[in-house]
Amino acid sequence: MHDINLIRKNPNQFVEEMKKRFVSVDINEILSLDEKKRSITFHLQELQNKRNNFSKDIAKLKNKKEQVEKIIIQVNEIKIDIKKKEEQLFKISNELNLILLNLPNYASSKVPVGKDESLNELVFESKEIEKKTEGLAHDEIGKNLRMMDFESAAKISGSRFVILKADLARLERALCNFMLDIHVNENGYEEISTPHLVKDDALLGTGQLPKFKEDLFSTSDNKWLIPTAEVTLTNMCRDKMLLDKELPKRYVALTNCFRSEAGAAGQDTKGMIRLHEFKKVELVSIVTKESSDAELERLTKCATKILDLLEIPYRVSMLSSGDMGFSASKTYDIEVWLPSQRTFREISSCSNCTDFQARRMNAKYKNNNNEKFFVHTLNGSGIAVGRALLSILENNQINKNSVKIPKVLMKYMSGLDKIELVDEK
RNA sequence: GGAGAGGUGGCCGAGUGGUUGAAGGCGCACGCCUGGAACGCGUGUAUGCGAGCAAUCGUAUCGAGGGUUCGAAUCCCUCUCUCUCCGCCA
Repeated sequence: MHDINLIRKNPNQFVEEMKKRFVSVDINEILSLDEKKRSITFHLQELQNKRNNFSKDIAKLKNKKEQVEKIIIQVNEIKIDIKKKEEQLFKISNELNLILLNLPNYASSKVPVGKDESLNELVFESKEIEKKTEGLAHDEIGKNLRMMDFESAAKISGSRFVILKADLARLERALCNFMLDIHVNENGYEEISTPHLVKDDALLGTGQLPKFKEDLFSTSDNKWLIPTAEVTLTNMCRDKMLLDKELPKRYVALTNCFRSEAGAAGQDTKGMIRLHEFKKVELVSIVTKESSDAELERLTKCATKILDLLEIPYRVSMLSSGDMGFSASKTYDIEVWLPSQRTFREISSCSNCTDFQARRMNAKYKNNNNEKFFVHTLNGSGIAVGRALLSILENNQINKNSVKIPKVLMKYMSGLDKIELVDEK
């Protein structure tokens, strides 16, 4: 949500900023709605002031036992006007809000301006681990191991679901525990267990609503399934006044995430890259406005540390202004190497949302001088569990029927060092 | 699901129709006191919006939305959340 005062002060700059996000705005409509809104507000307040003064007069006159009927007739006329103005104000405010709620955050000045991923900027690529250029796809490996069952999942739940079995199910659990342990013990995050169903307001706060409701699943009683724990974690500070010394707040949660993938028909239909439901470990930081730049670097390092420890090749790139998510001002994507596709695929996205979500959520902090500011919010996957699992399968394949378990996960797998096909029956 | 009780400022908590935006307390900030601190004393301390260069003024906000009234934190209705008891249940 943008500050209308800033837009009014410098409308041309606002248009330029939105252009960087490849969004066109009818600035004249915004300014005219704002103008109308303020004018109506002014007149409404004048009328309210009159009414209040009359009411006070009535109280005084009644104390003196004097007649009040004439004044009451006057006030009743004012009340009709007030009602009219209130209705106008309500309508105009809604119109303006709807426009503002649908405009994305400003891109940071450090972000390359570009329409899509072609202008993303590579900022880091890991070199220690060799990138294999051949190998089976993860779903082939999973099927060979007889531990990944898309057919049953499709029968039970439909397309874009998976069932993991035996050591693969266990590997998923190991990854979850490993990541949570690192973030809690080494990276200073507080572990949170959150609901998976949320109300409209929560999604409005983080920016998924009102614009992206087709990407979400909803329930029969007007709730939504979270597409990421960012929603619940960030909304924990909604409508709060925090003290600057309480910040930063750093939260980590493991949740299932639910996405309709409405715009992705036909993409990644094979395997477990793009599912309707997947597990993800999410990192969220609530910080002061001065520290959000540094926090994004920190948060991204917390995420890449997981890949370093798992010994999976990856790269980090800064997204261009057109490729970033709605609420983000600056985003680093982390991508892992997939030998079967001979390409990097996204496994984490770390974003600084500056005060964009905080304005929507009314999340503030104050300092010793009693000055109030909106908090800055950041989020990033630390990391997507399903995609981590499939990248282990592809990068650690020993032969068509066995996969090496990363050293750091062995203690979470009772010391097991590989997963292999066991011939039963 | 049934019965009852509640939701007031950063927090706790008074307040059932007219200078109540809201007593009191805690917390916090500043000052005095002190060698320094604690204690004590004093002062200040909600947010949004609008007008104004500003001091300031106006307006709205006591869970949310409607209603009654000249006037609502206070009365009525709906919704929502919390708590207690009962039922059900992982």
